[in-house]
Amino acid sequence: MTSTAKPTKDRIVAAANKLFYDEGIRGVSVDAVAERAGVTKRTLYYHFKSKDDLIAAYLEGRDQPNLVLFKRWFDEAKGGLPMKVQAIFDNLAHSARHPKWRGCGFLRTSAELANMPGHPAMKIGAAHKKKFEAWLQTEFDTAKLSNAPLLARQIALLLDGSFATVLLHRDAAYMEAAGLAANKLVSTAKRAASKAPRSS
Amino acid sequence: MTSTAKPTKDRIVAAANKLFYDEGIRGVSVDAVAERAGVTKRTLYYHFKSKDDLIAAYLEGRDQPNLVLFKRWFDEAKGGLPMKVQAIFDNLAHSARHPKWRGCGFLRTSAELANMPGHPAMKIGAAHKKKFEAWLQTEFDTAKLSNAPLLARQIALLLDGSFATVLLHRDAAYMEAAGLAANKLVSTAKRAASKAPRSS
DNA sequence: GTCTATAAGCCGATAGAC
DNA sequence: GTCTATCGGCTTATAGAC
Repeated sequence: MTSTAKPTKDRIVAAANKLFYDEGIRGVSVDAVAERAGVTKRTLYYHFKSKDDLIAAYLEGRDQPNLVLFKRWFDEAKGGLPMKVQAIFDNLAHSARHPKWRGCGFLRTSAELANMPGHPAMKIGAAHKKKFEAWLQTEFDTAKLSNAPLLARQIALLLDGSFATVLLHRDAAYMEAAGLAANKLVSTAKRAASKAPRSS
Repeated sequence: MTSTAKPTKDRIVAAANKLFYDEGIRGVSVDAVAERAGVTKRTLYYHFKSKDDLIAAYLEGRDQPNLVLFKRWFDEAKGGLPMKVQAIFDNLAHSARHPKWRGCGFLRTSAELANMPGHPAMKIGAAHKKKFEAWLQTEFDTAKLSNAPLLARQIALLLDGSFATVLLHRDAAYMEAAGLAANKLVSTAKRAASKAPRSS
């Protein structure tokens, strides 16, 4: 309980992450995950009570790494707020040009499981996207922009549109077009009225 | 050859459309499609050489109806160009609130088949989205907006982001937020310089 | 063109030994 | 906690009759 981590379970999740992301949830059998993890199916089912449980663990494992990456791209970008937002899209475009890129694991899973709205994986995916939106909102609030919640939502929509569109067309240029739109929306956002305005 | 249409093949495509859209490609067996169409599997394989062939026919059947619907929403909307573009999103939000709505069949199929970039269905999906983008571009050209190709692309990104995001959150309000962003992008687009300017 | 029947294999999940 | 072995069912696709 209090001691070292369990490598077996982690190895199973790592194998699931690789295969589910590469080939899709329903395109990968539990046998394949077990084989790649170097365990038997019986061992896999000792750690996870069902494939659905494994799918949830797969997405759970992608939550923080993805968010951290977006924040890092934002933080390390030069320029003002619009350029920092745009930098997320430009960095993502770079990633998307890698041949093994397969879009957003959360969105693809939600597309596959669209007929199961209550699936645990759907909740994890929705929570992940909400965290991203909430983080953007705090950045916009800090910059004293009015309508920060709406603006954060619109940037998130552009980002998810990029994921979906680039996956279909296999053309990362769409991501840069989305980045320009995001830059423009942030640039033209008004500053919030201060609490004690000096003049009307 | 020259006479009446074949109802059997159409019935199979209609059954595939219903089931693939509702439950996803890989979640539906060829047996299920045949049963719903009221034919045996052997008959289905007479008309389609493989399941992949049937998937392609499914998307082919959704191409024109979807485009016609978007154009109709645009044409029938009141107000200027920004409002007409926004109307597409608002009408889509209304559709998305129907319990049987499952997002965009093209995007969901591309998410499922992300590991098969050369699949016929991917090409049909990409062509469909290109047609939408091209249509928007002609509308923006007609309105003498500069940068019509980029603007059309950004509106398309917002639309596909809406599809993906609303499917995940099951909250159609995201579509209206995207519509507002689209309205703003179109509203603030500059008019193109005329070919023979009177003055510099 | 549509039928009955079935091939050949993969699916998620489990039983029981150690 | 990990193994071997397997269940019962479902998968795409095909053979051959009519």
